[in-house]
Amino acid sequence: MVGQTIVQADINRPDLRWPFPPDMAARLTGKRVLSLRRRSKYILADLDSGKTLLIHLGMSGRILISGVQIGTYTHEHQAPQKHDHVVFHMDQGARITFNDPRRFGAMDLLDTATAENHPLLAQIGPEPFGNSFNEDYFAEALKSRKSPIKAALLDQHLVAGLGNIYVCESLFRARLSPRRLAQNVPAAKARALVPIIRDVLSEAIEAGGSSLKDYRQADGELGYFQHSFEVYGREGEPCRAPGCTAEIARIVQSGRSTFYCPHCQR
DNA sequence: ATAGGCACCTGGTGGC
DNA sequence: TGCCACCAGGTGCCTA
Repeated sequence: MVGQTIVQADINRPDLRWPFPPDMAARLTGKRVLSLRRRSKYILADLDSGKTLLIHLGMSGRILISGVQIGTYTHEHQAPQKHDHVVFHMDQGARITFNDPRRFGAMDLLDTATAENHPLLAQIGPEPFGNSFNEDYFAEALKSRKSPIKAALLDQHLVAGLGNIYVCESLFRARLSPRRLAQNVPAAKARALVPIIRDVLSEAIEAGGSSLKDYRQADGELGYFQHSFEVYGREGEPCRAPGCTAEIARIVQSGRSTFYCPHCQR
């Protein structure tokens, strides 16, 4: 998208999680994409109009790119699919299709200059790969938290970008029980979580993400990190920690499934 | 300020 | 085959 101009924007319904901003199609048409960036799980496309297009994929959202050649492979345009809610037609023939069955995703237009102050972005914590997410910060942040460590890691105010899968996997690697209150996590363990979280995310990115159901990378390839799951989705299966004979358990915490080894994770 | 529960929505799966 | 319950990658909002 970068450097290309949106020549047509098809908005096929009035909303996703929230109504689209007024006249979104008209405000996107003819605008060039200056840069693509990301904050937490929000995709941000800066336009030459001084506006920034914000996109969130929610649980089931995906963006498919067609009409482009990547390496030797040409991604052909596909027939429209159910739940293709927004389609951008780019000036060099590419098509960007936003498809989202559950419609928990979102799109909005922000002023680029103050995008970080937008209510959806302003309260988000440090990026996990940023310098401000470090051992001292994290140990201090957990100290005052009375929620289970599972909920604390999912809380985007504390650290950005961790979802249910990567929280479960991080806690397993740290050998920490998801039920333990954050403030009762020993400082050494809190500090150890920082590089563990970075490792889990790095490895997942390297593997192209986690393909549950039919998640795909932007080039259509499946992600492979799900084969590296140690606990997520493995209820009743044997713990993979060396020497451990326990089974992975599933519990529900704040309405979400938590997978963990009750023997290894204390 | 913080924590927990609910809501939003569609689709897939498994049991009867 | 149909019906129903339950589950799913996220996060804003309300209540206590």
